[in-house]
Amino acid sequence: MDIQADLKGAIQRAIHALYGVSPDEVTLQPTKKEFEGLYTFVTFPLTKPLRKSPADIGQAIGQYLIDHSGLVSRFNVVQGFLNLSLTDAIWLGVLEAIHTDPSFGTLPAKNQEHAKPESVMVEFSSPNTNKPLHLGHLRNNFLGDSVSRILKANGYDVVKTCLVNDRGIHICKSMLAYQRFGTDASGRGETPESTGMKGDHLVGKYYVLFDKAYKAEIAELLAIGMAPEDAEKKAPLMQAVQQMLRQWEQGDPEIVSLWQTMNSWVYAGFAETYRSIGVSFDKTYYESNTYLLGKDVIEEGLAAGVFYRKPDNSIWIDLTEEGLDHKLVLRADGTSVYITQDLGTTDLKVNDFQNNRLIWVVGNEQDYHFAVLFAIMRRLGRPYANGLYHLSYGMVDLPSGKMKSREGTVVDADDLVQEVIDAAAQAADEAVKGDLNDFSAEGKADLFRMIGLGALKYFLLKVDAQKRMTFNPADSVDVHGHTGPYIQYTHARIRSVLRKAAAQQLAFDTIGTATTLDDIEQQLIFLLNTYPQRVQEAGADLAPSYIAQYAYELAKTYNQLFDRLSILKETDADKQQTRLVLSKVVAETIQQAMGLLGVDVPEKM
RNA sequence: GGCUUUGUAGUUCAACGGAUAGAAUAGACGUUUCCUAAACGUUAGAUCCGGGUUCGAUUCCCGGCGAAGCCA
Repeated sequence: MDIQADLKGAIQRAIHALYGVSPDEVTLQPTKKEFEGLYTFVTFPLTKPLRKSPADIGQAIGQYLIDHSGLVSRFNVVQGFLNLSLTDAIWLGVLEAIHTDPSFGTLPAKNQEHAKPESVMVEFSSPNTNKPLHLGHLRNNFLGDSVSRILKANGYDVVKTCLVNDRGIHICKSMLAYQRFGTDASGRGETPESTGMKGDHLVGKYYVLFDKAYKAEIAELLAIGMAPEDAEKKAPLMQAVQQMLRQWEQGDPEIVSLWQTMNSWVYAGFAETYRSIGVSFDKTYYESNTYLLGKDVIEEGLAAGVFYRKPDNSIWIDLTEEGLDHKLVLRADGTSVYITQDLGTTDLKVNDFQNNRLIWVVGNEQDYHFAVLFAIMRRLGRPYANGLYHLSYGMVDLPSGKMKSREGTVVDADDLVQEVIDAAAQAADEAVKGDLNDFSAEGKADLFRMIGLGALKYFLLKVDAQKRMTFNPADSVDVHGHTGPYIQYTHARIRSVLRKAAAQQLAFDTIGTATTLDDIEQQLIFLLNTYPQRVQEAGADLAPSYIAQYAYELAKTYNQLFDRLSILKETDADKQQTRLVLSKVVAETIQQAMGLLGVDVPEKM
């Protein structure tokens, strides 16, 4: 049952009955807290056509709804705002409907009849195999993972993919540094086993070593008076690493073998990180397999007149009509640029999975790149061209400013995860009544992991993805206020009540029949009722932050109820039964909403 | 230089064109014979500047100023 739609219909009928006109659409908004009522209908827009004052219109509609709709119990009018309260019977009906609907919050599968696309690919993470994941990757991973879950709840088939950047000059840098500094004369070198380091961290160490040594070389060249630009190019290490890249491309067995070895270390490290943050992929693509793709697309575009050739033989596209620029798509020497690969890779992905919608979760520094990519796909007439979407997100700053890998101000993902878990354990220690005595050591570890990760994920997801955000480590491990642990705690509290109710043989399979509802209970049911809508909006806008905000609102409202009304000590059996059902539904909805963020909720904490 | 994004309490974030701009945190003050106080309540505090569009603008448009990114 859809209360909001029913109410809209009733308002429409009221306006028709009273004034003989039928507005195309009436919109309802939630009533502001300071006023009584749960739904507000704004009458300002009607004043002009009806030539009546907004307050009069509100008064008339309100009265009509009371007399005829059977939905409205009370109303009040403030200027052009008609605030409506619905009857307890309606809310009890809503609660009953939610309670008995096993698929509440999950929308039916998108099928062929739907105009909307039904199958989505979400590509995210995009790690480089020369260094471990960092804070920026975490925002990316959590966004991608959450958006996938939200789309699934919206009834889409979702394929999660990851394109690994496993080749190129930067990969060679760590390889070269390893050859130089990490191996002895016989070629025997450090390994994750010999050092006890995680593979990605070990490789990352050499990437940093390269940069150091390279900087030193440049400094020497500058000292003998070379121009900075020349120095960067002429430094022996740069020469060597470029030579190595050529060898890799020619398939030099020694280089390829080193590349495979080091990458395998990195993948083992990544696997561990992904497992620890609860992120997985259905399919992983490797750039080493795809970087040569796309040249056939260039040929196709040339033949179709989409691209043009310059005198120097380079190939371009004119996108000035789209408000973009002239863009190079193939170099004069016939080698690819970044966009060339992406053209080919996009075709490949569609060919593999037949998705009619593709989403890339990539930082907003690539906004231009994707605008160009999509424009080209449209020009080429790809049938899926209108289903391409760049989920662009802002950089994560530290309170001290921008993260810079060269200056060592990056926040390592593994370190951070460990830190938030430790902080969760610390917070549990400090909690006044947290009774964790019946937890095993292993159970505690699980719990702290759940809470720490919950804090981190929630912290990164509650902010609008589009926006640049500041990551304050101290805030991120906070368990008070607008945080993941606050919501987790609320869930654990409710579960505790339900356990005790069950232990006392209290029945809460059905709601009490002759119940009157407190305001706060009405509010809670109202909130619960909006959950499917929230999921839908979050799916349409690809915005996990909507879900995060919702979960907080729900938890906060429940905590208020919890503080104001008793449950286990309630003497009216009907009321108690209703409150227990309400509690159960709230717990389940919190669990679902947090699940969409990839956050687990504990039964106890 | 061109294009894009962004500017809200001390701080971190909210607000389909709607009411007295909401939260959280930090500050001040309270609430536990009672279901988990990791909770709840009270209090103080903000829309970068200037125009425009209209019943109404944090939101939309134009012009500045500040921050960031991309393209040469």
